[in-house]
Amino acid sequence: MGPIDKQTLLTTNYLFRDLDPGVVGRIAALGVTRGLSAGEVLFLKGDSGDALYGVLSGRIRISTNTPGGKELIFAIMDPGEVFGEIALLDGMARTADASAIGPSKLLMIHRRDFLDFLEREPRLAIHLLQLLCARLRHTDELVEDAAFLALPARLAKRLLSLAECHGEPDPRGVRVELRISQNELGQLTGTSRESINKHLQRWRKKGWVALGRNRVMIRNCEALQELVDTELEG
Amino acid sequence: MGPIDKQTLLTTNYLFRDLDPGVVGRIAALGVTRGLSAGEVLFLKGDSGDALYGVLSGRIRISTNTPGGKELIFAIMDPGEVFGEIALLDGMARTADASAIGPSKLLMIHRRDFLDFLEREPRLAIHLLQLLCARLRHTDELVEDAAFLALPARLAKRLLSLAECHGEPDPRGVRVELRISQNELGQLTGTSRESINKHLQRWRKKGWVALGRNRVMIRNCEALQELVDTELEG
DNA sequence: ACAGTTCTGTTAACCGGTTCACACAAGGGC
DNA sequence: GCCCTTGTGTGAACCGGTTAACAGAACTGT
Repeated sequence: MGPIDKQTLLTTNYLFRDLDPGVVGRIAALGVTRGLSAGEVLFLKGDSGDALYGVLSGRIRISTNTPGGKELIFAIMDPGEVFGEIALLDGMARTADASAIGPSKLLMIHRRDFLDFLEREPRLAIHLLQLLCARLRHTDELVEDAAFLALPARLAKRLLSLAECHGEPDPRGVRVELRISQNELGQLTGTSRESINKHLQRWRKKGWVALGRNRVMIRNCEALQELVDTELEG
Repeated sequence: MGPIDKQTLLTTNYLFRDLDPGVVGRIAALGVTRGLSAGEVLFLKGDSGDALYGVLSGRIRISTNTPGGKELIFAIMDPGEVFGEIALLDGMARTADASAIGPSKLLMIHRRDFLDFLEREPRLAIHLLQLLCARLRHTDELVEDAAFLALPARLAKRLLSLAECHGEPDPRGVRVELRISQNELGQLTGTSRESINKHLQRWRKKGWVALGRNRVMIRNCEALQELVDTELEG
């Protein structure tokens, strides 16, 4: 996913697609771009939500943590994706932290402007309903996975879904390469780095994955998928 | 939560409140009541969602299960609550099963009728956005809890939230009484009945709860709440 | 009243993830 | 180049939940 521009985001993203040309023009005019340096915090859980964001370049980590130091990653937002809609719509506190993984650029639409569009554009409301439904389906699935799947299956599933969104074809032509640390994989699956390492090592010995610093290369998607499937049945 | 009638549901529930009187009248006319006997299945995960439901009397269990026989309860819907909106709105498969816990009556609004209202009533769309936001906040919290809280805290939190929604004041004046089996508590927290029993017994010996068949009486909300709080900090 | 079922209570063995501890490798900044 | 930080690899001890098994209590249907 390379960087995209304002116009591409507005005409490509489901949320804004099919809106009246005039409205898209005004959003383009009102939407401010905002740059973030690597690691910079955009907002924190509990902040009041006064804007909606679209990713133009870089990657944004949506996460939350305990006072005790544990951290959980909800999602990683790529260029073309939109986030921050919950707090924006219901006017309550942000449900998670958002921070830049690398240097990033965002399109920022202020609350008031957005709600203006929302009142006048019934189609925007419909699109938002679809977006929220998709989010809800995804989060429901996370809850299910946490309850039904043991760590190996959960990790395999996560790797496969990361591969779909963030995977880059490996230069040596063997499957997909992910740029992610084992620590972050732990935060994505709600377990410790050490456990992640243990399972990745097993899979490495079977030839299913190859490992490097901040790298996981998936060499056998089918094996991982099967691991997920058998756990759900047995 | 005793039984309520159609009119009460339509004028009380956030989803329908503040709509044009004419619209409410038409919904009341189109909304069909449907009775369910104890244990009867309303829909299953994967079904196509052709209706929205409101609970008039009884209680509906929203749950899902694995082929392997494990079951997870997402929510228990009381009179006055509305469910089934995700599949209705995005036209895709239902995300969970719905079945009656006891004999129940539902208000059923068919997809086509509902989408008609939705197009003509911008306020209904706004209300739906609010509903979906609330659902999303709740599910996000479930994911967090699964990752951050050990079983005792998760169980305590669940008991307290059940007490808020479904609790009946105990006849002997001591706190709240819940009608729920330890098996169901296991399905609500994603653990086994045996583990649930172990912790409930500990709490019983401390005087925090009293137990009976299909009964949990909470005698010390504060202690349970503190258990949740300390786990999040330490 | 009796039989069958559901739910509770309780144990021991097992297993998997956590925690703690440490060695080592790979980059990054100066 | 050299330190310093960040990430990987690995083992031992611990802990908590699961599984399996069983006894008895409480409700249901007939």
